[in-house]
Parts: sequence; C-alpha cells; structure tokens
Amino acid sequence: MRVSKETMELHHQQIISIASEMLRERGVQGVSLADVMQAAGLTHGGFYRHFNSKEALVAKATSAAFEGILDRLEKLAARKGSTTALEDYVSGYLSQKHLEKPSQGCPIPAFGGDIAREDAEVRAAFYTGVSRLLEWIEAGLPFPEAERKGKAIELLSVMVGAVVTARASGDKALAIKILAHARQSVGSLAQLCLR
Amino acid sequence: MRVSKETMELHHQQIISIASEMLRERGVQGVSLADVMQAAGLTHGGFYRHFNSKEALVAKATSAAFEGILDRLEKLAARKGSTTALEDYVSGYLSQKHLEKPSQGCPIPAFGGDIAREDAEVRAAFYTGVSRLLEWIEAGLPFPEAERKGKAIELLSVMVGAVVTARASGDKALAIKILAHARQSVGSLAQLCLR
DNA sequence: TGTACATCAGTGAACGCGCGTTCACTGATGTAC
DNA sequence: TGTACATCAGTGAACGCGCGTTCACTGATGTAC
Repeated sequence: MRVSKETMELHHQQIISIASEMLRERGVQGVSLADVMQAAGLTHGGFYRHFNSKEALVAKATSAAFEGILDRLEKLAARKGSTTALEDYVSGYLSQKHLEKPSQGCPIPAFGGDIAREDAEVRAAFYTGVSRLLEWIEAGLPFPEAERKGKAIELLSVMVGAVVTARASGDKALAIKILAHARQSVGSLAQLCLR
Repeated sequence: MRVSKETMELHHQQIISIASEMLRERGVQGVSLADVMQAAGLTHGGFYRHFNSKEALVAKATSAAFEGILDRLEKLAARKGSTTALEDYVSGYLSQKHLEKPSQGCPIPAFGGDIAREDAEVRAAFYTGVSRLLEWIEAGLPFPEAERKGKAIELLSVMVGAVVTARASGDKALAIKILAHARQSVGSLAQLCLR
C-alpha cells in the first residue's frame, strides 16, 4: 500500500545505505536486489519505484559510500586540523579493523576491481569519489603545493595496495605483516615530508 | 566419445589456462563454466570429468596464473640478474599495457578483491602465489637482508594499489597520472636503496 | 473542514534467462586374453 | 599381433535455483472541490 512521501524518502535512503555496505562486503555481482530490499524491510517488487535498474542503484550507492567517508573526514579535519586528520585516517586505513570490516571502509580495495566492468554511470561515480578523496588527502599533506598531488597518489596507492594484498593473502599472519610494513612505509607524515 | 590420455591432459591444461585468463578479466563470479569450456572447444557437460566443482577449477587456475608469472620472472632473473629483472618487472607492472590487459597480468589487482569470499582451497592457492611473488621481489632488492622483506611488501603494495586505483578510476587521464606518480614513487631501485 | 476520488508505494506472483551440477548415452581408447 | 570387451572423455538435454525485471493488484496518501 502507498506510504507517505517522508516514508518513501526514508526507504530510498535505506536502500542506498544498505546497498553501499553490501557492495563493499560482497562486490557488485555479489549483491542481489532481493537481499538489499529484504535488508531494508521491503519486498523486491517495489525496487523499481526507486531505481530504473540495478546499475542505477550501484551508481548511487557508490557515490553514497564515498560521500559517507568524505563527510566524516571533513568533520575530522575541521576538528583536528587537516594534517592530524590525515594521520588518523591513514592509521585507521591500515588497521586490522578496516581489514576485517570492509562494509564501513574504503570502496577502492573493496570493489574497485569490479568497476572496470561496470557501465559509464557507475564508473563516473567511482571516479568522482576517488578524485575527491585524493583532494582531501592532498589538503592534509605538509608538502609544497607542487608535490602534493603526486604524494597523495603515492600515499593512497600504498594504502589501497596493502589492504588489497592483505585481504587477498588469505592468511592472518601475512595480512598483519603487510599492514605493519605499510604503516612503516607511510611512516609518520613528518617523516614522509623529509623523504 | 572417449579421447586419448594425451588429448585429455591437453584439454585439462587448456581449461586451466583459459580459466586463469578469464578470472583476471572478469573476476571469480564473472567466469561461467560454460564460457570456459566453450573457449576450450568443449561442451560444458564434460567439465566434471576434469574437476569436482567450479571452486576446484578456480583454485587450480589461481595457482596457474601465479606460476605462469613466476616462471617468466625466474627466467628473466636468470638471464639479466635479479635486480635488473625486478626493474623490468616493476616498469611492466606500472605500464599502460598492464592496466588495459589484466588477462595476462598480476592476479592481485585483477581478482584479489574476490578472494576473501572464496573457500579455503582458493585462498590457500592465492596465499602461496603472493608469498612466492614476495620472495622473488625480495631477491631482487639491493638492501641488507633484514630490510628486504619489508621493502618487498612496500613495493608490491604501491604497485597493486596504483593498478587497482588506476583501473577503478574509470578515467584514462587520471589512470595515467596515477601510474606515473607510482613510477616516480618507486623510483629507480638505486634511489629506493638510498631512502 | 469534510468528502470523493485519483495517485502511486509497496506486495507477491510470474517472466525468461543463465548459472552450477547431474545424467543417460556414445563410441574411440585402452586392456585382457 | 589380433580380437573382444570394459572403460570412460565428451555430448547434449535436463534439473533446481536465484537472478533482474515486469505486472496486476491493494489500499493509504494526497488533492480537488
């Protein structure tokens, strides 16, 4: 039966929010519309009142995943300053918690590998997310402006690579070792600056 | 109809080889047994004379992907020396060709993200591959023994992260920029040594 | 403000499709004599 | 070495299942008077 506009908007946001977590846990092909709708307390038939296709949801959920993270990061930077915020971000990124709980974590190691196979809408959403994330990282780097972009890319690469490799290793001991070495590689940001 | 032992063995190897390429192109869930068997010139019904399940094939194909790469790398190191071989490997890894042709490339950025969701047999195959790759990288690093393991992990992390992020960015200009900065970050191995 | 009616969010069954897996069958291969 | 027969790799149809998507229906919501 029909629900109020407010309820519908709530359902809409819940569908996106649940999809954005499931995407990171199971990958694009691992998420089924029936599962998403059930988790939102709805039946799968109603899905097409909210989105034209699964791809459309994946695009929105991808944007939402990046936005959720960037909102948190921007608040953190406003509170602690951009460099301290970046230090916190990096240490959280390379933590065992992030390794084991992809649903709340970075979309790049979680389902970045699926993106090349998706349609233009999804790829554009992912691209925007990656770009904004790089800009936020740049802002926290204590380097002269000319070097920041490059250093931000390097930093993100190490972090993404360490998490992908650690998650994929399938071995807890090796995973922990990989994270520890990545932390060492990234070092304190002050050390990064001296390189 | 029945074929000779030699023919069967040939088919077996073709199935594995084709699966190892498809895995890297489409991910675990994107590969169907019917597609693999058709590409091998067979019908899908015969699959179970070769493997007990799709997972069993994925495990074998994962091992084969790493083995193919490690064989090539070991020959390269024997010919050019382990450090020069490593330089070649790194520059090939961070090339546009590797970006665009995952089917012949490294399994970690290609379907590492899928591995955490697979069964123990597949994870073990992947773990073995990652470990052997790290050992090969170590051997080429001009560092004192104590630092090598860590540096190998750092180097692999940057490379994996750059390729995942570049492929996922969905934007050619950004992808090229990411690879270029990763190349710069890795530097020549001589510079790496001085850090 | 109250009533009559059009709208449409959500339901649940159904669709065609491709998946992994099974199986009766075929006929060349491999083996026992 | 030659023959008779058992084996079994490969075929192609079939299975149950879950997928994305569609649709007739329901009844509360929102609106026009």
